[in-house]
Amino acid sequence: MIQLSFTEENYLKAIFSVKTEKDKGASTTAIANILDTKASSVTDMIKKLADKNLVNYKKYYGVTLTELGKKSAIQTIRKQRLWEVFLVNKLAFGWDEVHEIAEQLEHIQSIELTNRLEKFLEYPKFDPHGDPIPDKEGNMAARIETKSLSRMKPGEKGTIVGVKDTSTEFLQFLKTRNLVLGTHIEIDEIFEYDNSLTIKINEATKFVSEQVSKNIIIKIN
Amino acid sequence: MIQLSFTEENYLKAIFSVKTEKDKGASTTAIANILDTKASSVTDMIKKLADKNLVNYKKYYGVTLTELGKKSAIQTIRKQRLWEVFLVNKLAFGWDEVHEIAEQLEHIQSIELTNRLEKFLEYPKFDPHGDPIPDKEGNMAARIETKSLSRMKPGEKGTIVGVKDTSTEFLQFLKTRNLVLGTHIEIDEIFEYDNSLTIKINEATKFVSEQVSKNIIIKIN
DNA sequence: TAAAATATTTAGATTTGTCTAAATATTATT
DNA sequence: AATAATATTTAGACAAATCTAAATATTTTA
Repeated sequence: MIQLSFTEENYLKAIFSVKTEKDKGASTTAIANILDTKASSVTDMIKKLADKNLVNYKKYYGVTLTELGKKSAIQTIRKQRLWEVFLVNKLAFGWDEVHEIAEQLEHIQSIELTNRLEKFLEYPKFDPHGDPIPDKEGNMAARIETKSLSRMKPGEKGTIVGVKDTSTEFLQFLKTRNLVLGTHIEIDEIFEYDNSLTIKINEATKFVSEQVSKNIIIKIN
Repeated sequence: MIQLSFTEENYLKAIFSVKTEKDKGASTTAIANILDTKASSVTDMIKKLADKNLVNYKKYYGVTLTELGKKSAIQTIRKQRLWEVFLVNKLAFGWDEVHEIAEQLEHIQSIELTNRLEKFLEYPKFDPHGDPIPDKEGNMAARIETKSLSRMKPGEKGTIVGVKDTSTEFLQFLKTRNLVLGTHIEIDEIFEYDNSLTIKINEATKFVSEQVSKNIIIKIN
């Protein structure tokens, strides 16, 4: 594998994560938003990545990853998620606190380190946010059989395994409401008026707005 | 504490590690050698560090760390050594393999991370090379009572606890000769002609040249 | 489909950290 | 103490990654 800079790795990861309608490339603005930079800077960098055969770029029509670029992006994601597991399981950070630190750790260059870390953590399949961890070869386990909390029906039971919004604000909000990873829940009642709902956790009943329930991912039991 | 760049942190660490005769500043060439760069580049960077109050700089007469610069250097060293313990004790790397990786990990910015790592490792006092690990406040335990192997007398006993030359080549050489950290030894014979010596490890006798014995640190039993 | 709105790219500048080559200062030598 | 050898600094240039402002292309809207 080629040596990439910190910045190049971040660009590839960002392009990978931009969801586009099929066959459309990621737009420079979308990438700029993720990386908190300007579209003009993105254009510059994309040209460099195209020269290195990491992306396919057609002026004005967005950018897609080549096989090589995809491999690299997935390796970065693998490192990020393994470090998140380490931070939460071994150093007892909250799942809402690890993002920033993992974003730095994911750029440490040593495949050996990544593989040993994976072994030390006993080959975890999912990170603390419920996202799957790619293996050495880049194969990502299918995401756990899940639906968003907002799509469940009264009486259904499940476990919180992830979130869609990974902002610190949202994760911290969930923590204060005790809606943490691994919590077992049962849908109690749905209020059609605003799509809010109540859920049962152990014996307690909690109220959840639609905005929140849309962003919580549940594994069905 | 101020936000320093990767490079700035490395300069401070390098200046800290340059041993000078008392009251002399570190020379630009000495720093350039450590960082594998040119003296002219060092001059440039030193000016920036001086502007930020991290070093005292007098043209042509070398550079010393200010209190602030020293604090920062020690924090970097703390991180480096804690990560080395992690790599060796938890991920089962050899003590000769960890330098390069720790040099990257030491620049991860999060005091919380460092403190939790220290706790996870159960507050180690020394790293795998025998160097002391500074605590949160920067207090570095006195180095273990040691001498270099080359200064010992026949009959004296001790344990290998560190090295002076930390190059990968040297560390790997030691490993092939089974002179690893924690090995108990006893001085057998000294050959005055070239200052080489033989040592006993368990029942076996090993020959060691002066160049090697000078770079091995022994804790006296 | 032409005008307006939006998105993208280009041109030129900036910052960080580096380099080479030349100029200058310090230290060593005789 | 003058000269030679060595160390240090300056000047000017370069690469990476970014930015602003202007130019150009695409998409939307009427």
